[in-house]
Order: sequence, then structure tokens, then C-alpha cells
Amino acid sequence: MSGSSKVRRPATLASLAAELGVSRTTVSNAYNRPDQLSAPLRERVLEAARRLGYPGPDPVARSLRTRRAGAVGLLLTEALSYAFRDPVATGFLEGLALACEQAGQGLLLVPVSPEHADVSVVHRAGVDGFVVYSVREDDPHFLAVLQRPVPTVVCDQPTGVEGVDRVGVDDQNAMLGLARHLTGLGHRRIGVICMRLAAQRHDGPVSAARQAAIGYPVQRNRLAGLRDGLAEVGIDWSDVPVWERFDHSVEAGQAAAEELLAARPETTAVVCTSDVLALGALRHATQQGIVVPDELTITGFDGVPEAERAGLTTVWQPVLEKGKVAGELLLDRGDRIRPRRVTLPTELRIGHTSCTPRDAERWFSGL
Amino acid sequence: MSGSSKVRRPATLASLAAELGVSRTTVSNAYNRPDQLSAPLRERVLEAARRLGYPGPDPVARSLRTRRAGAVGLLLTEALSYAFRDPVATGFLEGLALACEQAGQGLLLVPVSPEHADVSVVHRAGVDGFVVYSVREDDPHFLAVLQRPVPTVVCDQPTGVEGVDRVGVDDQNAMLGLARHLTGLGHRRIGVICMRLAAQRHDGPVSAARQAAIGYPVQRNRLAGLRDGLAEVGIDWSDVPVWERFDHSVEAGQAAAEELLAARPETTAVVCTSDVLALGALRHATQQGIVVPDELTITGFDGVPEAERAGLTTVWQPVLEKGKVAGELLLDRGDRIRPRRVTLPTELRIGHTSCTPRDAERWFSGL
DNA sequence: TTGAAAGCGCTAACAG
DNA sequence: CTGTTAGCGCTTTCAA
Repeated sequence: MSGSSKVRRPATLASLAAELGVSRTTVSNAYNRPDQLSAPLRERVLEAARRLGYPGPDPVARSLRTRRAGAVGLLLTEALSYAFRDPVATGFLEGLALACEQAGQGLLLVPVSPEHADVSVVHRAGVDGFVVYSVREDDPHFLAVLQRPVPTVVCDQPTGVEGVDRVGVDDQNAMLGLARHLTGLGHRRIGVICMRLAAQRHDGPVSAARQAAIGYPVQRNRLAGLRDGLAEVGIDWSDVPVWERFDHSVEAGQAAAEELLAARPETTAVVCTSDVLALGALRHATQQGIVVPDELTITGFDGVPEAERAGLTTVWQPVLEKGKVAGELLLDRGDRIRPRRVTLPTELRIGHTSCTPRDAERWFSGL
Repeated sequence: MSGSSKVRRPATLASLAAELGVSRTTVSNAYNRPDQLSAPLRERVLEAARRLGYPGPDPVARSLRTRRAGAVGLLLTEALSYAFRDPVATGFLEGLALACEQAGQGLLLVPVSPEHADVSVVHRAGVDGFVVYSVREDDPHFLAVLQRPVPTVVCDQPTGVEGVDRVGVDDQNAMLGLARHLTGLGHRRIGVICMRLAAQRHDGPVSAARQAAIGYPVQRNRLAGLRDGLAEVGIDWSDVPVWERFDHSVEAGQAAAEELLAARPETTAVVCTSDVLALGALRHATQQGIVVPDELTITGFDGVPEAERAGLTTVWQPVLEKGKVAGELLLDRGDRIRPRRVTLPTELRIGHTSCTPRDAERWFSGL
């Protein structure tokens, strides 16, 4: 770590005290408790500090002594850098940053990267608590966080971890609402595109076995909600094609849509478990000249700005609020002993990517 | 900070050592230098740690001892939370995060907020260095960073600070290229929309006096480049209307465009010093039924994804790369004594929001 | 290999 | 209002 010609810390609190012929306490007080010493003396101290180039109490030493780091750690899925590309994650970050600002706490982004499977970064983080954003149930970094003797708040997943607060939404119920919207429109041939379901990479159709071993509660619950909704109109879940994508990007959604529709051309509605994937499906449709929604209904999940602009039918969730609540839950000095669970509301937003399918009369005629 | 039922640190390195009847050194070595003790002994230590719930060496204490925090501090303009809404800032953050990941260093976001004008957050940050992203020349937080005896790298602004590395682009020259593009097309009635120029809020036309006291080198340089480019075809800068906006948002750009065009209806081209503002101007035009580019040319600066989608004529700059280089500059252990200056290339990207103005023949006929 | 000694720089009682 | 006394929990020469 070079890059500057600034010199190494020249003075310490002790040396300053010696120089001035006062005690260390007095110098410390000059910084931390101005009311504990006379104004002139304080000014003398500060002046000497300026003269000697003393930058004030060392933050690390102070943290050790006070037992508070003044920062919150954030653990994210994937690489840290990915978070800034994902619209849902950035919304969450904004909310969390808001809470931190308000509390005057720093936000330490833990440098997890796919290559360095090194958990030690978690152990090295000087923080007073952790916020964990949407990670796999058996994420090793998360396990490392649990070792640390500091409070932890999880957003979204994993769910139901003992001793840990959680903020999230009711993914299953939200998806149930979306399913009813679609079945109500008359859709019966529905295909699904979902995000990664397990640690190991897989792209393509999801077997029943794999569905039974989903490592991400959020995806699990969204699929479950859909399953329940379809069951209400007699659709057997095992007949519903589910296409998985490991990467979360528009391109991934596009490719998945292509595969899904090639395998199941009779599909009238593609349900995506995220807006990003849905935007990809939308792009595929556009490029193939498939008219949405007339020929194909496409839905998303999240309610990100891009989706709104595209008029996507989706489930909106309060992403920013999740971040804010996560931060507040962690920073809240209230002496709540019991872990808290906060479930925020979602909202079905019907855009213009969903409508009655062409073959609907088939089903409605039966009424 | 509550929220978890996890208990307070139960064991320390010393207590573990006592428990095992070995020295603290041995326990420390078990974690930090596995090759310095026998495997069986190490296993015994680790086992005891597990049993006693010892989470490994305390990061803060270790930092104090080793004199390295293992994290980089990031100082941003505006509120911390704003950064996640700004497409340029998120690009920068992604790049910086990439560099941190690679180096295994944490990224500590310093919680600056407009309300808390409190500089102490900077003094409290336990970091090995700072990256400063695009702040005003006399930003108090920045001044506080300079006090700290750690290396510092600035992105964009302020420029020319002694002892501090800097990464950025040649804003002036980039804008000069854009200006030539416009004058080459035949534009002579040009209006400007720019970002904030000083600490105190101001929205509207910018006086010559205010232009002479711009506190943001980036804006200063972009305007200077434009001025020079226009001077080449004999346009007097004092005739060019410059509209400032304190907030950086699409809405702000839209409002500025409205005011500017109302004041100067003869304008054939609106030059914006950022894409976000330009997108706002574009929106204004669309809503007013002004055909772009036929009736009005609009240009931006930055080359953000949204701008590309909109086909905006703009100056693209390597935002992600800036973040990456900033991180590398800071983390680079090379013993460069002299501060370094890195200037990255930009690229004029001509979209379909610029074309020859309708009154061009007036000028070309003179050839 | 392992251990003993010496702080890193600071704050928080508690006395004066 | 100021100083004295004890560490916070850890790493690291240096010796054994």
C-alpha cells in the first residue's frame, strides 16, 4: 500500500501528552469529551496536535479499547463486484446505506470472490455486526459469520436460522398471487425460468430431484407458490417445465427462454422468478417476432425500474425498504433478546406483458 | 446493537492458551502460521477453540498489532446512499470492488450524509487507505482524509492535490472533441446544462462570476473544453447559456431543459455535462413533441448503459476501469514514492440524438 | 518447536 | 478539572 508520499504516523496520543506535559487522559478528553477540560487547555492540546501532525486518536486502537468498530459488515452472494450490477442488490444497498448513514456507522463490504473461497475475510472484518444479503443456506462465508460473536441480520435467505434476525417478503404467497392472475387469464400451458437453485452450475431443465434439493429458500418458495397456484386449477406441477439459469443476467434469461420455448412451443406464459430474467425472455420474444402479450405472456419478480419501464407484469417488492430495515434491525440498540422476523408486503403489478392467451376459449368454454 | 441472541465473546486467545496449558504464541501460530507448530498440537488448539466457542483472533486487536486494517475506505460525494442510484458511481464501485476482491481487502463505505456534516466519521474509519470519488475541492471530509496518515487515491476530483494519486480522464479534451462534432454539424446556437458547480444550491442560469468560481474541476474542465471548441468557430462563450442543476437526476435535467429552451428558443443543440441530465433533456423534448435530433440535438457525457440504449450522442468514459485503477493504485505495494497520475482514454460516441441543425445552410452557404 | 516479555495506541474507572 | 492505573486482545522478536 503505497501511492502517497504522506509520511507514517509521526505522533501518538502519548507522545503528544508528553510533549505538552499533561496526561494522556487529558489529550484523549480533548478529542472525546470536550466538556471534561477547560477550553484553553483543549485549544492548547489541539494546537500542539496540529503542530506535531497528530491526526487524532487512532481508530483501530480506539475500537479495541471501546469494543466497537463503528461499522457494519455486509456479506453478499457471488462476488462483491456483482452486487453493483444487479438492480435488486443496488436497491438493497441503497436502503442499507441509508440506515448506516443515519446511525453514523460505516458499511464494510466483505470481499468475497468466487476464486478466493477463503473464509478468513469474514474473520478479518472489524465490524460490530453483519448483514447477510441473500445467500445460499450452506454458504461457507455465512457459516463463518455465524461464528463471529456479533449480531447478524439476514435479508431474504437463508431463512429460519436460529439466533439471527431476518427481513424479507413472503415469496410464496406473492407468487401464488401471480399464479392466480395467470390462471385467471386462462393460461394453462405455463413454463418457468428460475435463478440458480444450487451451488453447482446448471443451466437448463430442472429435474424433480433437483427441485427437491433447492439450496435457495427464495427460489424454493417462489416455485412453491407457483405450484400451489397452478394446482388450484388442476395443473400438475410435474407437467410444468422449469428452466434454470446459473448466471443472473438478461442474456441468461434470453437463452433460457429460447430453450424453453423450443422444448415446449405450446407454452402460453413464461413465468420468471426475477425481472432480469424476464427482461431476457422479453428480449428473446422481441427478437423472434413473438408478440407479447398476444402470443406470449411473460412475467417477472422484483419490480425493478427497468421492468417498470418495460411494462412488465411482475411482483413488486420493497427492495430499498428491505435494506433499510436490515440496517435498523442491526443497529437498533433496543434490548430485544428474541430474534425478530420482519416480513414486508409485496404488490402484484400487472403491466402489459400479460393477457388472456389465444387458446383461452378452450378453457372458458367449459364454464 | 442487539438483534441476535448470540452471546458476547466468551473466550480470548489468552484464555484458550491457559485452558490448554500452552503459550499464547502457540495459539496465535495455530491460526496465523500453521507451519510453526506440529499438526497434532494445532489440531488440539483448534479443537479446544471449537469447544470453547473461540471464534479466532479478534480482528480489531490483530489490526492494532499488525498495523493493518485490511480494508480500504471510500469517500463519496453526497450521501453514501446516493451512490447506488447513480449509474456512473455504481460503475466505479464495481471496478473498485473488483480490485478489492482481488487483493482480499474490505471496502469500507464512509457514512457521509448531508445532515451530519460530521467529519469524525472519517477519523473513525479503520482503514489502510482511502479512495476519494469525485468530491468538491474544499470538501471537509476530504480535508479530513488528508489528515489521516494513510495513502489516498482520488478519482476525478479534486485534481492536483499534493501527495495524492489520481485517476481520471481528460474531461476538457473530451469535451473539445464533442464540441467539434457539434460545430462540424453546423450548430451555432448551443445551450449547456451542467451539474452543480459549487457547494451552495443553485438551479438556473450561471453567471460569469459563478463560472469563474467553480468548485468542481470536472465540470470546470468540461465547460472549458466546450468553450474552446466553440471559440474555434468564433462563438463567444459569454453568449452561451449555461444552466446549472444542483441535483443530479433525470428530473433535474428535464426541468433544466425546459427552462433553457424557454429562455433561448433559438437553441439548436443542448450539451449536457452528464448522461443523466441529457436523458432528462431528452425526456423534455419527447414530452414537448420536439423531434430529436431533427429539431434539437442533445448530447451527454459518461456513456452509461441507459444512454447507450437511448442512442444518445455522448462521450464515453471507462467508469469501471477508473474504479479498478483507483483500487490498484492504492493497493499496489510497489514502493513508488512519487504520486501517480493516471489518465484514461475517452471515446466520442455519436448516437442518433445529434445531426445537422435546420438552419445549418446559413453557415455552410458561407463556405 | 515452544514460551516469555514487550508493547500496538487508546479509553475508562477512580482518585485527587 | 486532571492524573494514575489497568488493561482491550493480539503478534512478534528473541531465547530456550
